[in-house]
Amino acid sequence: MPEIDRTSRLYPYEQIAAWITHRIHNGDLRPGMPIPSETTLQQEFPGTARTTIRRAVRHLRDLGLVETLPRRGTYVLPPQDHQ
Amino acid sequence: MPEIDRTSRLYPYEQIAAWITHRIHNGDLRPGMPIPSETTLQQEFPGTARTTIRRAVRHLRDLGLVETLPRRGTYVLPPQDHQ
DNA sequence: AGTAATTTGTTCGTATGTATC
DNA sequence: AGATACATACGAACAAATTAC
Repeated sequence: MPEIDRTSRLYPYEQIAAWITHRIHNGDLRPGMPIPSETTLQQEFPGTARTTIRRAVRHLRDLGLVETLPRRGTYVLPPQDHQ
Repeated sequence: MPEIDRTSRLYPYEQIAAWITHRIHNGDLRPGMPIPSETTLQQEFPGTARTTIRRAVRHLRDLGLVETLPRRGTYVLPPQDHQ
């Protein structure tokens, strides 16, 4: 449900990251596939700034869920068994 | 007159809140418009801390005069007829 | 080959949230 | 009450590489 809950204690970037994570675990976004572009995500979450979208993607990157190829896109990584 | 009266029995935050309230009732600040930012207010009332400004704004919020959109700004609400 | 569209990179300015001293 | 620091958020502008046609 792409809609930011402004009353949540979760930051918008956290909500966006959670949404993408959900789609990955869902199988909607599979390893090797690109996630939606920043512009697209911004449209999916009206009222958000691109800087916030980028913050969310950075978070996913930090979690090791995705990989960003400069100026090409951000792609879903294979599941990592982190012991 | 943005100048804190240190001899007044009114707390600085009350004086600041009163000043903003005055500007709202004045029509200087109208519904839907953002009130001056915390930084601006801090400059308008030299010698005050941001925490004090925030306390004043919180007071206005409690009174139902303004609404704060987290990390976006504080806006004047339409007049409320409180019976 | 060449141009336009797309996508990420970078930076600036302004605003509030939270914490510490 | 004041001072300082850092984080998140929105908006905007521009740069650079890639892709599409």
